Amino acid sequence: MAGVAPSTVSFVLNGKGKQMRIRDEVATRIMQVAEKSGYEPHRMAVNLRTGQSKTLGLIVESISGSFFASLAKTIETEAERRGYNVVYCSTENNAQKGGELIRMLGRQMVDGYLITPAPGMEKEIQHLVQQHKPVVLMDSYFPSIKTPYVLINNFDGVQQGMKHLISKGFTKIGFVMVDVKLIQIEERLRGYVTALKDHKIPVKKKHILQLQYHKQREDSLRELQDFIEANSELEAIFFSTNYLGILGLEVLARMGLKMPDDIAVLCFDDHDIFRLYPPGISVIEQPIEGIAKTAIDLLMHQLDKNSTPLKKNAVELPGKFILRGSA
Amino acid sequence: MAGVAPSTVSFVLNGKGKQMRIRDEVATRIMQVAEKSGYEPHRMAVNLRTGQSKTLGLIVESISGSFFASLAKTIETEAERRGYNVVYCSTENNAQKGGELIRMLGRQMVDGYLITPAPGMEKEIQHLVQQHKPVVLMDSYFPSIKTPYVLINNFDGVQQGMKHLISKGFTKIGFVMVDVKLIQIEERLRGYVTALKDHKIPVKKKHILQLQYHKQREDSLRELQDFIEANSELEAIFFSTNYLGILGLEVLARMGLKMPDDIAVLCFDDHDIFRLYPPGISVIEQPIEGIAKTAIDLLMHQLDKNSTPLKKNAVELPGKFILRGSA
DNA sequence: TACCTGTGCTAAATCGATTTTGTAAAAATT
DNA sequence: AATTTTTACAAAATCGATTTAGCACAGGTA
Repeated sequence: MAGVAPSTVSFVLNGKGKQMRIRDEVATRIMQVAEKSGYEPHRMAVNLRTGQSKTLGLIVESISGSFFASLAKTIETEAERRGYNVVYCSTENNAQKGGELIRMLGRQMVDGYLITPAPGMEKEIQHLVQQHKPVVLMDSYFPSIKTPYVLINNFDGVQQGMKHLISKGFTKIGFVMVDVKLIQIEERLRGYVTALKDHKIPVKKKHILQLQYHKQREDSLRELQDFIEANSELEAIFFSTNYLGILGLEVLARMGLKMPDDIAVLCFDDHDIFRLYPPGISVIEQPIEGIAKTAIDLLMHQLDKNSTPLKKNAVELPGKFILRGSA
Repeated sequence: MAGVAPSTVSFVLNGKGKQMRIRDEVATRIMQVAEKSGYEPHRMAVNLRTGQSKTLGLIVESISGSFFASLAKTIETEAERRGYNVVYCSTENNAQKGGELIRMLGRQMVDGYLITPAPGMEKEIQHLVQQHKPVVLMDSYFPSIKTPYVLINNFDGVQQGMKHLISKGFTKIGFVMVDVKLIQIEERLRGYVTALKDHKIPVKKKHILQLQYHKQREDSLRELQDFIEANSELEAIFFSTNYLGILGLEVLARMGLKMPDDIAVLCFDDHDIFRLYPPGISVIEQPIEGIAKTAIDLLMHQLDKNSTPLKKNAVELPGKFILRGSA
C-alpha cells in the first residue's frame, strides 16, 4: 500500500527506521498508511518469528479464591506495565489437572510462569525448571526445587497473632489447620508452637486440630464443632487459613458462641467477610501486593537475558496484624 | 528422526495417516518417536498456519468480583472440554482500558469473545461485531448491537423478591441502585416499580436511591446512611446489586439496625458474605452456571463455521429467590 | 510394449511477520 | 575518470507447523 517492500515497513514500524536509514519521507508515508488502514501486526506471526509470546502464565489453586483475586489484579497491572499479557489457569485442587495445565501452557504459549504450588505439582514444576523456563513460585515452595519464590513470613505472622492473644492473657489457645504437607502450613504450626513455648505455656496436642484437606464441607463443620465442644476450656482459637476461619464463623454461630467474650478468634489471611462479620475478625493480612510485585520482578529478571542472577531468590515478606473485634 | 519427511509426520500426528495412505508400519514408527522424544507442536506455528488460536477471551469488569469468580470457573471448564483455552481480562471499571483490552485480544490472539459489557465499551464491541468476530455478551447487553447475549431475567428476579416482601405485608420498600445506564439496572428498577403498581402500592420517588457509580466508598456509605435516616418509615430495602447490599450491611451495622425486625433486607445477586452474615441475607441468586454454559454454547455455535445461525440469540434465564433471615 | 491407475510418500508453498544479506544508484574519495 | 563508500531500499531466508501438488514405482489394462 505504501509502495515499498514488507521489510521496509517492518523496519519503520519497529522503530528501526533510522538505524536502517529509511528516509523520513518514506517512513512518514508508511506510518500514515499503517495508521489509516488500522494495521495491527499478527500476534502469532510475531510470536513465531521472535520466539516470544509476551505472555505470562499464572497458575493458582482456585480462581475463585480471594487470595487469587487480589493477586491477579496486581499481577495483571504490573505485567501490562511491562508489555506482558497474563493467562490465568486454576488447578481447582486437582493435582492431575495441574500437570496438564503446565504442560499446556508449556507449548511455547507463555514466556514464564507464576505458580502457587499445590501438592502434586512438584514434578511438573521441577520439569519446567530443568528446561530453564522462567518460574517464580508464590505463597509456598518446594525445598527441592531451586527456583525463586515469594511468600509471607508465615512463622513471624503467626507469632504476631499469638503474641497478641497471649498479651491479652489467654493461655488456652486452639490451633486449627489442614493436614496438607505444605511448607507454609508447617511454618504456621511452628509459629504457634514456638510462641507458646517462648511464653512457657504448655503445648497440648489436643488443642491442635488437623482437618482433612478434602472433606465435604458439612463433615468439616461437624469435625470442627466436635473439636470446640471437646475443648470447652479454650479461650481463643487461631485459624491457620481463611477458609478454616470462615468454617469457624459458621460453627461458632451454630453453637451460639459470641466473639470475643465466649471465645476469641484470630485468623491467618484476611477475607472480605472478616471485615464485615460482626464484631470483625482480627487477622494476619498477607502482603499480597508485595508478593505480586516481587514475583513479577523475579520473573522479569529471569526473562531478561542479559541480567546477572539475583542473589535474593527466596523472598519472605512480613504479614500485618489487623486488630478487629474478635480478639 | 523417524527417517521421513516433515509432511508425513504431520499427517500421522494429525490423524490423517489413513487418509494419506501412510503405511501402518511408518505411522507406528512416527508415533513412537514422537512419544519417546516428547514432541509437542509449537503452538504459535500451528496458530499461524491454521489461523486459530483455540483461545477465548473473557472480559469482565472486575477480576476480583464474586460474579466473575463463579463465571470463570464454569467457563474454563466448559471451554477446556471443547479444546479451548481461556484468557481473562478485567477492565477494572475503566472504560478506556476496556477498549484497549479488546483491541489487544483482537490482534488475532483469541478466536472469540465473552464479554460482560460495561458502559463505554459499546463502540469497541460494535467494532468487533462488524468484523464478524464471534462475540457473546453476558450479564448485560447493548440494544444497538446485534450479537447473542445471555443474562438473568432481571425484571422477573426483582418481581420474585418484591412479591415476597409484599406478601410479608411490607408496603414501604426502598430501592437502592446505581445511576449507570445499563439495561440490567433499568430492568431491575422496572421490576420494582411494576411490582408495587401491581399491588396498588404507591411508588415514591424518595424511596429510590440512585448512588453515583464511582464514588469513594466512604461517600457512598454516607449517602446511603442519609437515605435510610431520611426515610425512617421504610420497612424493607431492596438492594439492586450485591455491591450495594454489602455497603448496606455496613451502614445498618453502624446505625445499629437489626435485620429483619428493624428493617428487612433483600439483595439482587448472591455473595459469600450473605450466606454467613447473620441472620443471613435473602437474595435473588443469578444462575451463573447456566449463564456460563449458555454463553459458551452460543459462542461455539458462532465458531462452528458450518452451522446455521441460531434463532435464540437472546437468552434470559430465571433467577432463584433464596430465603434467609433478613427478609 | 505403451499407457493408465493406485500406492506411499516427498517437495514445495503457505501463514505473516522479522532479520540477514544483497544491490542499484548516489556521493565521496583517490 | 575510476574506484570506493554510503545511501536507501528490496530480496530472500527464517520461525515451525499444515496442506497442496507432485513424483517415483508397482501393478493392471489395452
